[in-house]
Amino acid sequence: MPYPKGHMEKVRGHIIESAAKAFRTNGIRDISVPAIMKGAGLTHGGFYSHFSNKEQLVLEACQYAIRDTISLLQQAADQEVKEPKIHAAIRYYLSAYHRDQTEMGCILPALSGEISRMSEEVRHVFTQEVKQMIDFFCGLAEIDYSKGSALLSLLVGTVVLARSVHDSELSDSLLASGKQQAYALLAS
Amino acid sequence: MPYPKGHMEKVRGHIIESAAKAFRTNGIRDISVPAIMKGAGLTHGGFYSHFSNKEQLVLEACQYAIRDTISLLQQAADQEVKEPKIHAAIRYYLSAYHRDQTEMGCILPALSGEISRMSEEVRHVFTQEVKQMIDFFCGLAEIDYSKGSALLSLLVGTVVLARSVHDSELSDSLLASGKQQAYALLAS
DNA sequence: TTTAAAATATGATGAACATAATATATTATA
DNA sequence: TATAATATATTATGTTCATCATATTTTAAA
Repeated sequence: MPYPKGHMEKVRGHIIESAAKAFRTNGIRDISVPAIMKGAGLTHGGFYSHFSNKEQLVLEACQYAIRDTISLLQQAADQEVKEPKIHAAIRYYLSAYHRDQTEMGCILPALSGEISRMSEEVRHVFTQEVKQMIDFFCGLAEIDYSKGSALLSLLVGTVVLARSVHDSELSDSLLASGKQQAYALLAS
Repeated sequence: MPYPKGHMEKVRGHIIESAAKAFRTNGIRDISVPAIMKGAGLTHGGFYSHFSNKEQLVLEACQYAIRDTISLLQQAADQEVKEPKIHAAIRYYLSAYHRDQTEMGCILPALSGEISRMSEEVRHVFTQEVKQMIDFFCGLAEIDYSKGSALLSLLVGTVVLARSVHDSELSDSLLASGKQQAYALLAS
């Protein structure tokens, strides 16, 4: 039958990738379905044969992006040989690179604010993702849930503020202070 | 002449108050100028005799809201008699009340994400406000700038995450863990 | 090479919005 | 009380958007 089988799955994946980038770069409300489809090399009309609405795309894009982030953090950790692996993950999360490459970064600093105001369903999925991140840090650092949560809060807050200020010196110093305190948290 | 003098100033203030609430509750993009004007008891047409555009209102509303937040934190600190004053400020910032009453709360957790994507001018004003907050915490806790920044990052990140999850137990525990680590940061 | 299922593109609809232009209402003073 | 300056309300404009209905293209198999 028509079109190579699995074709639509592939295109669906491209739409999700395009959306995951676009949402992180522009926020959810500030990027249109047509723009996301264009980013996937398509026109907007076909969108609703892939997704029931924009909200469903938000759900899937968030899930995709979190998996990606955790995998990047794991990779950073795996490459570390001298220091504790958690230090490498923290260094990555609080790097100028991660601050500046919002489109490929963690969704928590990028989208939490907007997610707070979305439907229960979206917030439920998002909750699972926050838990995954806490679990990841707890496992990597061998710390309890309470410390893992506080570490995540510190990392997210640091990136949120570092991205929002228009003063590169202050922004860099926020990252540096965050890192120092994250290390201190682990040592305590 | 017409209208009591100072009348327009008063109305202007009402618009700013309405906007400061509405932006924190709904985000900037998700609240319309007509809705803000309605919140001030006016219709939308007159808006542009008070402000040049929506962005200017954002600027003024943010400045208003930050002043308000710092004053509330100062009040909380002033009322503390037993523990260090900074503890009272942290308790307030990480209270369930502050998490739940977004409309009257600090703009940093509520608007940082969106501000990151706004004009240089808005981000410049926002930067000053971040600095004010850091200075406030440094002064109150008698800590250096680096610790003050990390404390602010921790507080902001904690509230951001606590607001975004749809799981009251997790949300409460995020606040509790954040508080514990904030205290630890001060003691270190 | 034809065909029909599957996928994508085109075009339409109705709502919401920021902003601007114009009209009306308000009130301190003369 | 009439007036003119000043505030506010009403209406209009052009744009963008989510979503939907319909048309067209693609290609595996007959």
